[in-house]
Amino acid sequence: MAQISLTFPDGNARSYEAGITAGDVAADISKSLAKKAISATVNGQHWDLQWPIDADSSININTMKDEGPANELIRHDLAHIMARAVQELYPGVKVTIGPVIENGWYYDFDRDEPFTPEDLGAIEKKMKEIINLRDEVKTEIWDRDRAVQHYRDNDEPFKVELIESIPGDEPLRMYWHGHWQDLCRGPHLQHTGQVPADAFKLMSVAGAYWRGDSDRKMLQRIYGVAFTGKEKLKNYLNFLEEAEKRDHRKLGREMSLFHMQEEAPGQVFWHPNGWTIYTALQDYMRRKQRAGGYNEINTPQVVDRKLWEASGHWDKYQHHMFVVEVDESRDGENDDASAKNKEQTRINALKPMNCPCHVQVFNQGLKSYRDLPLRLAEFGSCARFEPSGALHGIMRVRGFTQDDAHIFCTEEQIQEECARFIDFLADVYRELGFPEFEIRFATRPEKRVGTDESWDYVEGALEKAIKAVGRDYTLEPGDGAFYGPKLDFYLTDAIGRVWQCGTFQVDPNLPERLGATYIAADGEKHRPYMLHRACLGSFERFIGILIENWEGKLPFWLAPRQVVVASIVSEANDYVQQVVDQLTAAGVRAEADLRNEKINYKVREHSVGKVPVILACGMKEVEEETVSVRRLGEKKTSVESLDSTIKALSTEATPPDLL
RNA sequence: GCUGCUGUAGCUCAGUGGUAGAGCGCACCCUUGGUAAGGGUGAGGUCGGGAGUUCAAUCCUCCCCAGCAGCACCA
Repeated sequence: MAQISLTFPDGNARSYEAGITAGDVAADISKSLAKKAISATVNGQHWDLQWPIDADSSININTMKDEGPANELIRHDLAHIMARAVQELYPGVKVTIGPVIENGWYYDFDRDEPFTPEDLGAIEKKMKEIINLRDEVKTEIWDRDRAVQHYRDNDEPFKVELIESIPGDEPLRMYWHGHWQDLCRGPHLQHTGQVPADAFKLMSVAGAYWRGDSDRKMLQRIYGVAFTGKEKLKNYLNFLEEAEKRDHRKLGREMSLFHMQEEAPGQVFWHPNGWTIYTALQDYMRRKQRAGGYNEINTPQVVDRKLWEASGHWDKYQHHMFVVEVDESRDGENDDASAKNKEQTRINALKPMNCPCHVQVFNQGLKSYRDLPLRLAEFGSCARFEPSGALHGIMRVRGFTQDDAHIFCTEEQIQEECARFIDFLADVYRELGFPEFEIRFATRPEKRVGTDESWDYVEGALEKAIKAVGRDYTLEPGDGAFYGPKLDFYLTDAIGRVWQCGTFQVDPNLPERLGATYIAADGEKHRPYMLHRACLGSFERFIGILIENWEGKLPFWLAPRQVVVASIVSEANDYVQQVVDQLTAAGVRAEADLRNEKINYKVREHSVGKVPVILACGMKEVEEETVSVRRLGEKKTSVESLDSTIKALSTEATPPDLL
């Protein structure tokens, strides 16, 4: 006799001993027991109420209150409903796939004319109509031939290809939303009316390659977002607005941090304000690295192709390098381009990375095991010819500077160096305002060099290192570099977005290729390991993240403009200047605002400019040797003595590592 | 790189087949005002670049460049 245990939405559980056979469906149970049922979780799997259930199953009935399953179903059903709406509105459009993604779904269509924003409105309207029809959702299992024939008959070539790529004799499940049919694993809701009609929105249309392959046809992808209720949709749209407010490109312009122009795409023109952030951050990193046992170096920008060939980068990445051809016969004197001599043309590339140069530094002078671990750090300016479509503000650029370092060490030192680095990075992230970060551990990929024993050892060392510093990690099997495993570090910003910044990679390959050796205790030459590591990643990107995280309101020590001292009446101008001078002498970035404007105007302007502290001075302050202090975001002002204010601001201007 | 969209004053944007406008900002003048925009006057644009159609192009067509969204990429 079959046994079925059933858990209701209210948490009550009951055990059934019934004549359940494989073929009875959960829907029958759910209809009588919970009208609001949307799906079931059967033996841990998300289950359509129409699917048959085996005996001896444990079933949880889901309702709209179960966010996980509810979102999945709503989004997936909306994908089908949207595809149906599109095909009803625009006959002849071919369907492909439409998966659920974070916050919503998308569906890729093949249609010659592009979808316009007006089309999206029409589609959305049609979708609401379909929802209101409360059309039944049905499902059946078809065999492969029938399915292929069906899609051939209906001229849906993408579906045919999809089926042909499904391995073996896996049964093919078909779904109908009303008359409209799609191949789909499911599960789905029971009728279209179960989808909340007021909690979804079509967001955008964009190109996307069929099967994610840039050699294949470009399709049109329509994105939608959907939630279990109107409020949640609103929250999400608010989140998007919030993100837009923080856009570093917008704030960069408004705060005059930097600009970019078409003569130098993907490269940053830093303005005084932005460069102040940059240098403050770089000074900070320099001190941290010095304290962390790194030796700072600097290596050339323009390097002969031979080195890139030796490192292996030329072969793989030459199309992403800025190549510089120099006719050496000119010798700097003859500018006649026609004199260019092929024989004497030297091909160089702007360095896209620092590693090979660092090995050159290591290779100078015979190294002893006593020199190891040797930590070479460089604020390395790199140039990569990124595809035009990849560029994004200062987050993804063609010219950037890494906080790069390479640690040359023995196999036995890897674990210790790894642990040291994680501590180093945790310290830096915390001081920069990112206490939360996540470690992802990427292990050996299928295509790799090196023996299994060596991979075992190195992966083991990294794992032990993470545990030694008492941290968790998530495993990303197969995602390591071909030469070694790596750790990637992801920080979470103020609105919950996750950014990959730090990395730690173990590399036995490059020392091999570039002939790095040291003399070990046994008197023989040995190959060192090379550990690539970066903490911020690049200054450009990291500053972009800082700007967005703080919405431009950077911590005082990083703020490009820290204090504006504003006169209320012009008789106070001399005093204002004196205050500015004293603040400057105390290491605070202070400026005077002596303009013939009202204090209201000055306060507004500097608040909009995100200056953290405004000191206002009128005759009262002059007479009493005080300042009126106003902090960004606070309406209240307080009158403080000049001396104590200068002392306090001086402390506040001190970077966290120097406190 | 691919698909789509966009490019007009420093910024945000309006506009027209007959060579352009607003607000903010900027300059100057008046105003010395106590914590988020006081008033007036003025300057400022090869309408992204090139070619074509046209009597005439900022507007229409084509090519290029750059930006935006997504895809692909990210040593």
